[in-house]
Amino acid sequence: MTKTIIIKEASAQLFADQVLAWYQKQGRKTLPWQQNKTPYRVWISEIMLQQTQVATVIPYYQKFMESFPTIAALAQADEDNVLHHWTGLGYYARARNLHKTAKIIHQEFNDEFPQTVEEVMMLPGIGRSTAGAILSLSLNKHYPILDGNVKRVLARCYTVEGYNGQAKYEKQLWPITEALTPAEGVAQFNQAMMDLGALVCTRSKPNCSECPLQSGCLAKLGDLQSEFPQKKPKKKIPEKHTIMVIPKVNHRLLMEKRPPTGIWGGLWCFHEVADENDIAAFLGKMQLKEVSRKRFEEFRHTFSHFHLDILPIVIECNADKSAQINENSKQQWYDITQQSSVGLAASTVNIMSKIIG
DNA sequence: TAAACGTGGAT
DNA sequence: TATCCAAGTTT
Repeated sequence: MTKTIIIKEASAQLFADQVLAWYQKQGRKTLPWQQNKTPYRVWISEIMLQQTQVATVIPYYQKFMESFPTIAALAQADEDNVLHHWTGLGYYARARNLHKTAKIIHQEFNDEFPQTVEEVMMLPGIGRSTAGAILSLSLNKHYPILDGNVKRVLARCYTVEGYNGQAKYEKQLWPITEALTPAEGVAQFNQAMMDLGALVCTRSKPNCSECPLQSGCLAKLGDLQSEFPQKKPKKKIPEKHTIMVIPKVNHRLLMEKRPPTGIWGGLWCFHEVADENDIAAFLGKMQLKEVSRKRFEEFRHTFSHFHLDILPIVIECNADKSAQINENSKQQWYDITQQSSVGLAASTVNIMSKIIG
């Protein structure tokens, strides 16, 4: 049953005061993207942090900022190099959109990050919550956020029904975060709400005794913490199979750049066939002469929405013939002894380590 | 509106 | 080992 929550100004002020006081004492203030805060630095962190845990992001963030310290540097980088910095992080559309957005800001905004939520939301890869986070955290602009942490805190405080990803769930939560976000101290308030969700109001076993909102939290008052947010109905994900063909000459592997959309978009991967009998035709097209082949053990790579059972087959090829292969923008030899500067999926890195053994 | 889009940590 | 799901956005 969807209900509309009405929040009076006085209770919103109390809520904000409690959260801000807690932030003084317990909030996070030393994360890499909290130092020298600029819209650019916060933007990169917010994109990396989408559906990704803080501990995972930190090393990626450090290296990314070292390589691309400014919007202009990112705008002028090669897409392959941007994706290289995303290797293993997942959701690669984030990196492609990051690059597109840097180019837009470089060309249309003279390297200056736009400062209204409407303009920022028009940029690829930035939705309402990320736009609000960038502008509030870096410039103290008065915009609310609604990320997974904030959703969980609010869903419990106001026993909001629904689950993550459900439209009606967010539709109820946006007005709540709007009403609660104070005009004064927005940056600290928004950071505090994320910290509360991450450190106190955790999805399992929330530490309510440490929570500044415990006296007014409807879930706590009704001992319903485990009932909110509600569980997403589970469905089982399909299983798919693929064979990855890996022509090899000495220390070089033949790879293909994947199309810009779909799984692993823009990354370099091995050629896929559905049937082992299709390998010969592929080698013929590539003008490669097979010397021997080695089948590796099939392994499972699991995505959020399907399992992929991968059978890697390495084809040792004749060195003389392979030297004649035309490399192009879609197919390149990859030297496993050299440091790469292209994007690779985690499973591709995994296969390479098997081959190098 | 719900599915696509990755990966690894937590339980 | 299996399942859930995390600083979401796009289609």
